Amino acid sequence: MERITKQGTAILNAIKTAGRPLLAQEILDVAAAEAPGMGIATVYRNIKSLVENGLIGTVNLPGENPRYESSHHHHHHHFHCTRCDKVYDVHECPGELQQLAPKGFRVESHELTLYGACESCQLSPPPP
Amino acid sequence: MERITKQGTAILNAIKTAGRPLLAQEILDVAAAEAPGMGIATVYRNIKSLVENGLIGTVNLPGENPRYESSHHHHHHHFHCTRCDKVYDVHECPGELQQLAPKGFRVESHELTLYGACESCQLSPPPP
DNA sequence: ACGATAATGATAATTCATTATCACATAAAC
DNA sequence: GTTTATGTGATAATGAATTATCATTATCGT
Repeated sequence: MERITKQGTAILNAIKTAGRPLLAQEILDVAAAEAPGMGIATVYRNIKSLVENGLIGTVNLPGENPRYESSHHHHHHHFHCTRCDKVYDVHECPGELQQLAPKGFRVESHELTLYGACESCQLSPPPP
Repeated sequence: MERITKQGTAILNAIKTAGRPLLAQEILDVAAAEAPGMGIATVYRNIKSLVENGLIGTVNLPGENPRYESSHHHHHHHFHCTRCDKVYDVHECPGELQQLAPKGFRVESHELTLYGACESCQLSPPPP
C-alpha cells in the first residue's frame, strides 16, 4: 500500500471518523459511501497494511470477529451494547488488578469488556 | 445423549477434573487417555449436549476459540497465561463497574481477562 | 502524456472450527 | 442372548471469515 487511492483514503477516514472499533463489514459500509463500488477484499487488504504500519489497532472481544480502530496509545477498554451490537471505547480503568489473581500468578495486563445498553439504545430501543 | 458410554464419561470427567476451561482439542487429549481411540466428533457431540443440559458452560475469551468448564453458578473471571496458553478461573472481581462507562450508558454485566504468567510458568518457563 | 507497476473488483480458493453422514459398534430394554 | 436404536469413528461437508488470483484500472515518477 504505497500509493494513495480513493478507496484507501475512504477506509482510513471511516476508521478515524468512527470513534469506535468497526468490523470489516462496517468499514466497507461506511467507506463505500465515499468510494462507491468498492469490495470487501480491498477492505481486508487495507486493514492488513494499516495494522502492519501501526496506524490502526485490532480489537478482539469475547466471541466476536476482530474490530479495528485508530491507534490510541493510551490504555483503554470497551463497552459492547447488547441492543445494537456497537462497540464503544471506555477510557476509565479499574486500575491495578494483581490482587485479583491467584497467589503465585503474575498479572501483566488485562482486558475488560462492559456489556449493557448504550445511550442511544436506552433512549430509543431498536426493534428485535 | 441418553446412553452412558465410556467416551461420554471420559469427556465429562476430563472437564470436571480439569479445574479450568478446556478447548475441544484439550478435552480430546485428556479424555482419550481414558477412552483410547476416540475422535474429535465425539467431543463436539458431547460438548453440545452437555451445554444444552447445563452441565457445562462455554467460556469465550478475546480472539480465542471457545473453552468449556463445569458449570459454576457464581460470577467469575479468567486468567490467560501468555506462556503456556492455559486459562484459569479467577474468583475475585473488581466489583461494580458502572462508574467506568460513559455517561448515559447502563452497564449490566462485564467480562474481565487477566494476562500474565501462571504459577508453574514462573517457576519453570516453557520453551518457545 | 507515457509507462511501469501497484491497487482494485470480482470471485475462486483457502483455512479452520464445527457439523453431518453413514457403516459399524454397543448400550439397555426385553 | 437377542433386538433395537443410540453413540461412535472416520471422514466428507459445511459455514464463515479471510486471502489469493488475475484481468483491469489508476497512481505517480518520468
